[in-house]
Amino acid sequence: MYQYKYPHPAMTADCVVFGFDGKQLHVLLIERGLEPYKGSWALPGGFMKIDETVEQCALRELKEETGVEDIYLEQFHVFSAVGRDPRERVVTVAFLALVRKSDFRLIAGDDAAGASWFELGKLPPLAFDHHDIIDMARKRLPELMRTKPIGFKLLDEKFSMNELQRLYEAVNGTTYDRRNFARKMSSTGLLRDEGVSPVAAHNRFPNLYSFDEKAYKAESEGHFAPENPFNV
Amino acid sequence: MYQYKYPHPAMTADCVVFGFDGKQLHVLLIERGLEPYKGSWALPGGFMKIDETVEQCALRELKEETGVEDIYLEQFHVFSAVGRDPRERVVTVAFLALVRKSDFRLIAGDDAAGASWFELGKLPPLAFDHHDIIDMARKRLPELMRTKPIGFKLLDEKFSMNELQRLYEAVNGTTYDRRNFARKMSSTGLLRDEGVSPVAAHNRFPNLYSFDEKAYKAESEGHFAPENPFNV
DNA sequence: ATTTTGATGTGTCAAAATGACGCACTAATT
DNA sequence: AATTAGTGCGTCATTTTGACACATCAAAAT
Repeated sequence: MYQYKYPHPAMTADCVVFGFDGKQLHVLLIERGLEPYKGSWALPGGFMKIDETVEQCALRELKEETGVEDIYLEQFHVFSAVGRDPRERVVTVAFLALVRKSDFRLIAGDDAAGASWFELGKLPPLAFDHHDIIDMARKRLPELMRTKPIGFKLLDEKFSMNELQRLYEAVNGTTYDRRNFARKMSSTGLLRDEGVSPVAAHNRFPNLYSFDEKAYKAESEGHFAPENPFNV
Repeated sequence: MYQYKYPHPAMTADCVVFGFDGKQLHVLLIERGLEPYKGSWALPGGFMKIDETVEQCALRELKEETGVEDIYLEQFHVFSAVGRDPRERVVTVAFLALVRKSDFRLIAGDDAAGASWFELGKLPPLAFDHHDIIDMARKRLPELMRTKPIGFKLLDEKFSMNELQRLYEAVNGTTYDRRNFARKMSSTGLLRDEGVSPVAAHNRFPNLYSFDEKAYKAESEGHFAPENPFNV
């Protein structure tokens, strides 16, 4: 038993892990193996240990429950509504990640009866306020992808211009003109040309690209990019 | 005494409140009246009550310690390093706010021996990891001001184009061409023309503007603005 | 008293970025 | 046999951006 002079909340980390299949955004969920909400789907996550940071907690829980590891996680919001967990006062730090679905085969861990991908828009009923958490993560995505070149984390190492466009269209909920899209993407100077694909798409062998991390690092050292509408 | 089966962290909220004096960005700090770090300067903030959200906590503590209230607060990061508080394990949710300095006269509250503004870059030694917190808030500012029209919260209701430009220059750490700046700001359609100022600046009576909240709301209902470099 | 500094108003022009769009080809699907 | 989807290639008008000059005069500095 641990005693405190004042009541303390429990602290958890929850992860919204996004994947992409060329058409739709997906979210990684686990089936809860324990009460409360046993049998319901939920975000991977769990209680913070007293000697770890929330970041360490998020990575640990994600690995334990789904097998997914070595990924880029980013805090995006704290959910602290008073009644959000029926057991006790629980404050959660929500994280957001983008991964290549093909990089992982999912396992079911400790507290999770199973882990699997769900299409956004076809989510099952979720435990706690996890629907709200996913909603907010989804809203942050466009902004995040405008700011940092993290969209590439959702695609294979090498990708066609069409695949990249599909991703941006899915995230931003629009369509782009194919030629203008390619022109603008190329003009960033961050796409390394990987030559022609060995596998045909429809009729041609499309050119492939990869994200040029070095070029990005070199460039972002230098300057801040201006932007609209208050970028001046 | 409150007992738990597992150790729980204490939870706090800390506020980085920015002000602007026409030249420099300022931060609102309090002088701690209690141990630890008694006598040191620190961010306004404090322990979350068990029946309030972190947002409510941030607003309450800010009001108690400085008298500042009714302002826009936004979560920006959770700081959870294990040793960041000498008393016990404390996880803090950091908030960021922009206010008109002239709107408030500071009071010294409960746990605070005093509250006052400090120029960024001339900060005193701070308690805990509050320097890191301010650093991160400062880094978020440009991005935040590009995304939302919150810069206006730092200026008086009516402001000259020059004042607005100074603000953007201070936040982004650059200079802009006066005419191009005005052209672009005006083109947003979010500045209401408030006519000529009754007080002279140097030689002329500059035109004044105010932020047109209605125009902004009406516009942002409609569409997402595209941006660089991954805005496509 | 004189000089310097800073804020203001007013427009132009070349370069760059953007958005819209047409045509031809063919593998895979229907 | 017809349709669909992905690919390659490029143009053109419009919009946006960035750079820049001159005149004025109050306030501040010397």
